[in-house]
Amino acid sequence: MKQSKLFYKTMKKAPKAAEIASHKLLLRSDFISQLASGIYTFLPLGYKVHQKRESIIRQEMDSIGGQEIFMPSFQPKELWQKTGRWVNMDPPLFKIKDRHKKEFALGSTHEEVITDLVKDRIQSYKDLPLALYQIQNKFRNEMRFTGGLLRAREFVMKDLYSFHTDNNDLEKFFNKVLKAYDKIYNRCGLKAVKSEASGGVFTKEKTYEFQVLSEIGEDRIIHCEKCNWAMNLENINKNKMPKRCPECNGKVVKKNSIEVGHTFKLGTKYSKDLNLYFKGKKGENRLVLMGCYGIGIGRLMATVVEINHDDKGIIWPEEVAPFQVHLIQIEDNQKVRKAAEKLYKDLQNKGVEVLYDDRTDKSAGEKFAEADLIGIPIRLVVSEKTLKKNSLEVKNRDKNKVCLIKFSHISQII
RNA sequence: CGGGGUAUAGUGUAACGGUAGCACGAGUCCUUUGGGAGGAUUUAUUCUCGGUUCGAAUCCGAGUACCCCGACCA
Repeated sequence: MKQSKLFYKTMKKAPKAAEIASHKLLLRSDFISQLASGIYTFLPLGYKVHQKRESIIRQEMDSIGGQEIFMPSFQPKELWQKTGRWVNMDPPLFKIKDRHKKEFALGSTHEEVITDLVKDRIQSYKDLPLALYQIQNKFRNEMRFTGGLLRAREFVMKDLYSFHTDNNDLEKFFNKVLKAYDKIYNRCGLKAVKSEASGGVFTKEKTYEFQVLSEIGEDRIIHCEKCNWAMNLENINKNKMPKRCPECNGKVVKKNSIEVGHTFKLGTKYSKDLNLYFKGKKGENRLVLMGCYGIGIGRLMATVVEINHDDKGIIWPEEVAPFQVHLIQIEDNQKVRKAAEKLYKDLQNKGVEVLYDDRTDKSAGEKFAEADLIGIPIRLVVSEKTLKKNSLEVKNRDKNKVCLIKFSHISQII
């Protein structure tokens, strides 16, 4: 992508409405744009990052046997009444009416819809286990929206649902999901801790949240620094606050954290309410056991920025950067332009994602400042200076060191 | 939903009740090109509606939007 053509406009100062670092930086670098409180557009840079994240999540979901589907956001009231959540989940359920005054929920989550969907298709134990997921917009009618992408009204979420014959099988798959989630967060450049939590309006069973430690987090957990055990503070009644880790007896500390994922063993709650049965080996009717597993992708993006930035801008982890390489051309003359263009094409031919700053009306300082703000992991500079040594300059966004390398050696670092 | 705050150009900000200004951005031209460079020039329905006043960005009232705290919250 040539930067002269890229649809974006950076800002030196963030709009005063933004308070936390991730919100400020994502606005300044023009990855996102706010339409209303809790509602955002993803611009080309932001959407590229979003798609990278989606792709990581798809890969990991597919690798544990998930099949992708796409369910509607409009969901009939009757379905929600069957599980009691038309009332229990308000807030954060959005409720709307069509012109015939028929009421709908705007999907906050999809247990109702998916249970209804699989009911006709899961008939015997031979149809199980089953895992379906989707990546889709969710709507939350919460009291308040804060922190930019951290808590939005409309946001994209990956939700996975699993169906099982028995608890054993559910447990087995549940653990697979936990491992897949670990991989997802690692690939996004985050250290997420698994934290025991309560299921809220979803289930009474113990659930696991994935929490990323951060000062600006709205959640409070106690965390063992030795073995990484953690538990959400809302789960603990005050008198029983543990002083030592129940797993390894290490010291525990209270921390703020951002919830970047949640996994639930739903058991038979929804299969019971919505009559999801299967025939066992002896022909008997049995309730399907379910699990559900969510990751908010917008929040994930904000969290990555929250954890990976400095005073100059974002520092994208490799796998979720909008581009792999930022190629910058300084000084507009034939020689420099030709060399940079050639390098740009060579890299593209090798399958490298390059943002090429080909602009001729911007000073070097402005280009560098913008590159730091956007935060692409590898920066390459071609200028008169480097060409004299038949070289180009390489710098990693997260390091201060710059080094010159010969054009012929470029493949060694990419 | 309770409490608090803010609203002036794309962004950030000034202006006692008396000419809407500055910086950055953006446009045009020139000069520049290794850390948001310099010069010239252009760039506004002061959130909306109503009130007070000779005169309102400024005071008053209502509304709206946004932000923060609380409650809420996969």
